[in-house]
Amino acid sequence: MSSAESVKSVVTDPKLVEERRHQIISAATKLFSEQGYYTTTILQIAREAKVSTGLIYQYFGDKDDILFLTLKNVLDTYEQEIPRQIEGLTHPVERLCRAVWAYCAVVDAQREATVLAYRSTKSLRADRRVLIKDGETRTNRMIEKSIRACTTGGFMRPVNEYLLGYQIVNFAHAWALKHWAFDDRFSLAEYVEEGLQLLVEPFLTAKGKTALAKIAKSADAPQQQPG
Amino acid sequence: MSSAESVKSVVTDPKLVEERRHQIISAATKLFSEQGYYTTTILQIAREAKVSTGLIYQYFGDKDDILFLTLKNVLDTYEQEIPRQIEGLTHPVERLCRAVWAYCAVVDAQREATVLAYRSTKSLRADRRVLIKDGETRTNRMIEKSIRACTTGGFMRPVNEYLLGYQIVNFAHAWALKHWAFDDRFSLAEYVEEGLQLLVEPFLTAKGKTALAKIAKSADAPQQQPG
Amino acid sequence: MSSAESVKSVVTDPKLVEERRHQIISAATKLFSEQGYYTTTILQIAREAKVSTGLIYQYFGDKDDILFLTLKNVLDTYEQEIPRQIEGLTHPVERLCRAVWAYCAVVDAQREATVLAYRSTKSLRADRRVLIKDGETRTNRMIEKSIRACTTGGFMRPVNEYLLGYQIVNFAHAWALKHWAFDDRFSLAEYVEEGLQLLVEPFLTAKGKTALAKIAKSADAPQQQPG
Amino acid sequence: MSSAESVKSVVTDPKLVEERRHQIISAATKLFSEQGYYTTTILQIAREAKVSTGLIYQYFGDKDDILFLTLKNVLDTYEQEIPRQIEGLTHPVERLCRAVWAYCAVVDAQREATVLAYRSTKSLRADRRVLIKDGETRTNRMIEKSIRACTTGGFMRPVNEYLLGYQIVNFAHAWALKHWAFDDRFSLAEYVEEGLQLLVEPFLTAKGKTALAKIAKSADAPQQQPG
DNA sequence: GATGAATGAGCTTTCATTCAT
DNA sequence: AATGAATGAAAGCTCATTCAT
Repeated sequence: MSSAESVKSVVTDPKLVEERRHQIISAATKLFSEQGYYTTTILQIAREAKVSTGLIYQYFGDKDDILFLTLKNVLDTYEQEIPRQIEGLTHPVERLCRAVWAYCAVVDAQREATVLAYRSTKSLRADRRVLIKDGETRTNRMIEKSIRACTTGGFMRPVNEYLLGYQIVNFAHAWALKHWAFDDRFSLAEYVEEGLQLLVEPFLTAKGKTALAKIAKSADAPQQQPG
Repeated sequence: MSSAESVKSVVTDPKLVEERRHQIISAATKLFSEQGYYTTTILQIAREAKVSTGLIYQYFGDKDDILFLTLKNVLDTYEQEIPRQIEGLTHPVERLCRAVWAYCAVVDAQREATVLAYRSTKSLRADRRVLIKDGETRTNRMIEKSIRACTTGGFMRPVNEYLLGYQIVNFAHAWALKHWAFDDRFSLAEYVEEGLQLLVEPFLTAKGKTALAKIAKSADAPQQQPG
Repeated sequence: MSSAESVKSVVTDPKLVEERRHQIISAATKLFSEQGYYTTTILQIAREAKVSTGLIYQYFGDKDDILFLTLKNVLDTYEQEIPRQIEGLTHPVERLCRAVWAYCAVVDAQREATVLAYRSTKSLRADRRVLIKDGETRTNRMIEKSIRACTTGGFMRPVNEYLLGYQIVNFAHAWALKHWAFDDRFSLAEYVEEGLQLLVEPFLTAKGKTALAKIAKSADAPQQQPG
Repeated sequence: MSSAESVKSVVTDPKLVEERRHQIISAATKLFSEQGYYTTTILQIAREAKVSTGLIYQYFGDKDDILFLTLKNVLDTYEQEIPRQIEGLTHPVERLCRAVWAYCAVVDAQREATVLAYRSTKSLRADRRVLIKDGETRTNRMIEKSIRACTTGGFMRPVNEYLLGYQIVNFAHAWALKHWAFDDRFSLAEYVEEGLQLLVEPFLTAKGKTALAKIAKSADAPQQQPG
């Protein structure tokens, strides 16, 4: 989103740059996810995106740039989708639960890409790595804030919000990272449900539990994100 | 250990094979951890291990073999060290807490290698990947069993042992994976302590809590593993 | 000039062809001189000339064409400027000295381009190379003729006019080629003066020396060419 | 010779390095001379040297390294061969004439390579270019010193030794650079003879001329260098 | 058993040239 | 006439692997 400009393009028309980059990044995301960064060649990306190799270098400076924007794209989805899902909700407990739901759903929607982010962030140039980590940190802060709203509101007993936030994030990521183990044990809905039992419910106060019960009755699953 | 034989060596003397492989894997672990699998060359490994490139091919079939035994080595350490640390302990709660401790300590001792395992398991040939995942599964079972011992013993209320086990494992791994974020917030001891607060304590029954209190008073940190 | 037609243009209007080619060749001369032929890209030339890459191919068939007209342009300057400078002068010794002056001055005015001609003539297609060498030969004949006029007039003792001509030309070229060595030893005027001492004066007869002395008294430096 | 060590080699055995580099540089000299630096590919050099492309990179860091050692080799021949030819001679005039002879003979023996040096020195990295120019400067000093010995000994009238030295060097180089023009007019011997008439004889004193006459009677041409 | 020189397939990247607009 | 996005052949270089010593 913001730092896509750090990648130089020979082509100037922003509309075209947007379109072509999207096309190339889609191909790259698929191939990087399947085969990894180093085993994917530029030629493969070009073929998958149905363009020439030369064209790729009109929109990206080098292979590192492609990885960067690919990962950026994944993380940006987190950063946009989760707020979008809790937007409009007012009750802190509902917001937290929905955030967990949203996070897991986004991970589910781009499971392979999430694994890619874990595997390949270190392959980035150091300065880029920092930008990716910043994105991750911001998403974490979001979850952390949702937790704090619960404790502040008296719906949750005092906890280490920072660390609980991380545990929730890890829980969501695990849906992608350990999918080989989870796939035949849980549906996504079951997974989230069980997760809330482990990571939210135990910390709720009586007041919090009442709230939770009420929420559970009304709306269940959140909207799936389109992409 | 067990499946080291799946890697063919032209040298027959088992003693020598053991020794040379150890030498080479140490070098590989260091370099793979620092730079990643694909960016590390056989020549670099040879230099680091102070042997010739040719020698490496006397003890490993190809580069994939080196990665495999490197990762195997990391996971074997988990599988050996954690049981070693809870060996002799009898109380289920103590065994669980100590297992968490042990896991985090082992991760701490080979932080870079743990990150490596996350990054590079997918770079392995499919058949090898399965073996690595088996190792992980066994370690998970161990934690799971420790939890079940607590619930069975009435020290813990019923929980999804499988998933809580995974959360604990993820928590330990996170010490390596998110060390860039945790390093200036927690010491290892604080991290483990907070982790127990989030992942064990909330599920303890009154009886379990009493047990925990007693344990805390006596021994604190477990033995560090040597290497 | 004459053989510019050997370069095909898709644009027909001769006025426009002349103008555009001039624009492009100016840019090419600068870049080729600075960086060499092969390291200069069409895109760089286009940017420097403030046109598109496509436009270049409307006025030149290929990159070789650009180099050809660039070099042709440099040599044409020699062929035009030197006659212009001795035009109107009648005394053979004066004409010769002024020709030396003129040659060195032209080289000085396009020092980088002269070096380019030395470096890059061989990069031309064989048929073009011949045309360039023809231009050089004609310029040499000019100097040679000036010398012969001196010997015929009894101002110079018999010499190998052909070879002395070449020495004079080389002397002029050296001002460009060895500028890194000469720059902090001679001004252009000093260089020419010393050159005349080595390459003209020794061959003058008594009559020739008298003439030279007279010339030296009157006009000193010749007119600088404009460009 | 001296600065060959500035080129890094993966292979350590100095004997082998010497041999292989010789083999590769011979091939490169031929191809660079014929086709120029940029149009010669590593694959062509490898084929010509009957080695693999990979091997070349065991003995040279990059293509620039090959050019550097190729040019260095040419200039080193100048620096070694000329002193070798005047070694043992005592009379200043004889030494100078023989030096001119030697220079022209060396140029003749590696005519194409001399042209290459003119064309391609600028293609070198800046730091390397300096080293090449240093070599040229040293050779020039040698000629200059030979001239000075003549003036000091009263065999030559005072001249600008520096510039005359350069003229002599240019004269020798011209045998390569303008060979297309000279080839059907002069043999090497005639060329040198005429050169001495233009660049040495005119500056000799009466005493110098006597000396020259005596020399001319005895030995004529110098020994050809073997290579 | 150990060495390290040699190989060559395969990668990323560049850039002259074309052509639809 | 002019543009500049698109092409793809070709280049330099790397590195896993082999094998003669």
